[in-house]
Amino acid sequence: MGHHSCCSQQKVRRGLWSPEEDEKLINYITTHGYGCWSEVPLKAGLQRCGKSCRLRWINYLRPDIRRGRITPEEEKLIISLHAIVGNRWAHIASHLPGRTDNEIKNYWNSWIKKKLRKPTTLLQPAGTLDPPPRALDRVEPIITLNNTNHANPTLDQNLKFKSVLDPIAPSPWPLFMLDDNGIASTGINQSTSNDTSSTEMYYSNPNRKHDYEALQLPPLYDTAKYSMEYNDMPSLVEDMENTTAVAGVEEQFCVQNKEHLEKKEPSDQWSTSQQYPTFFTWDDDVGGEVILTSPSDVLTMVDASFSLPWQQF
DNA sequence: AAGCATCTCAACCGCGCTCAG
DNA sequence: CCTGAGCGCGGTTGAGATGCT
Repeated sequence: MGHHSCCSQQKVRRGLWSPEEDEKLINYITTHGYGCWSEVPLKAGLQRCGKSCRLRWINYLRPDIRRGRITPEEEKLIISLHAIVGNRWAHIASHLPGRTDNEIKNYWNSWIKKKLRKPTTLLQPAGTLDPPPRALDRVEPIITLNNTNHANPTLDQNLKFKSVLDPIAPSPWPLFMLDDNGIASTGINQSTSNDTSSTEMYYSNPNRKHDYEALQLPPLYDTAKYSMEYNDMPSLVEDMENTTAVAGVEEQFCVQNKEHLEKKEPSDQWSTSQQYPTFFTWDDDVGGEVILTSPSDVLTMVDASFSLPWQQF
């Protein structure tokens, strides 16, 4: 028992919930609903704070909770979604009916620990049986693309960007550009402070900044750029549809964006899909050009990274 | 069997957002 | 505008379970 910072209740129980408490909470919620969590403890006769009641209900007592182990299909979806949105557990959970953000977070934290103990886990193009060796603890090669020739991007070893390889994403997982608006609005976007070119750098997943920092790897990758006009959209759509489909998410995204693209809608129409993977982004610096990083470009960069000398970053 | 290490998972903490006053 | 309450979220904790030697 003790005071609790978040509520006015004088006596507040903490720790594990007893069956009696569970019963009280279930009885109250099933008959009254939960309009205001701060009122629930008092009305349900519980010496808990409202937040504790909410957590217990959402994570354990609510009737549509899905019990049991995470299935391989669910795991696949979690991994895919995490590669896209990072540690946004609630968002990931919203794609897995009956699973809670807490459960997925716990699952991931166990999962990633295992993965990080196996440093040879690699990014691997779909269908590749023998991925090139790639340890997490070695220095990444520095690669980038010369973006002066958009139609035919070439590797430029003099520039300072590092590999696009994602140190955490499981294979086969291509790296994605994220919608410019979404990243910028969260303030996580990083552009190079001393970079005079129009190239911007992104976290392949901005929400996983901490993961990259923990691994002491740069969270950046370059954009392979070439511009497309609106009348090139059908080929862009085709390109997107030919990409590696991952757990249905990408397919969903493609369908969603195909409509926008076919209508030739401007970028603000696309920002609704900012949490989904995209191979293109909207670059204000070049006057609203569509910038495309195609899957083949990404793979080219990945391949090239292994043929380059290792350099200290 | 015992003791230690590691893992799992429910629960807590605190930050940040929203909204009403 | 400012402020504070309420809520949702992600990070973290720690007790109990499980695995290992």
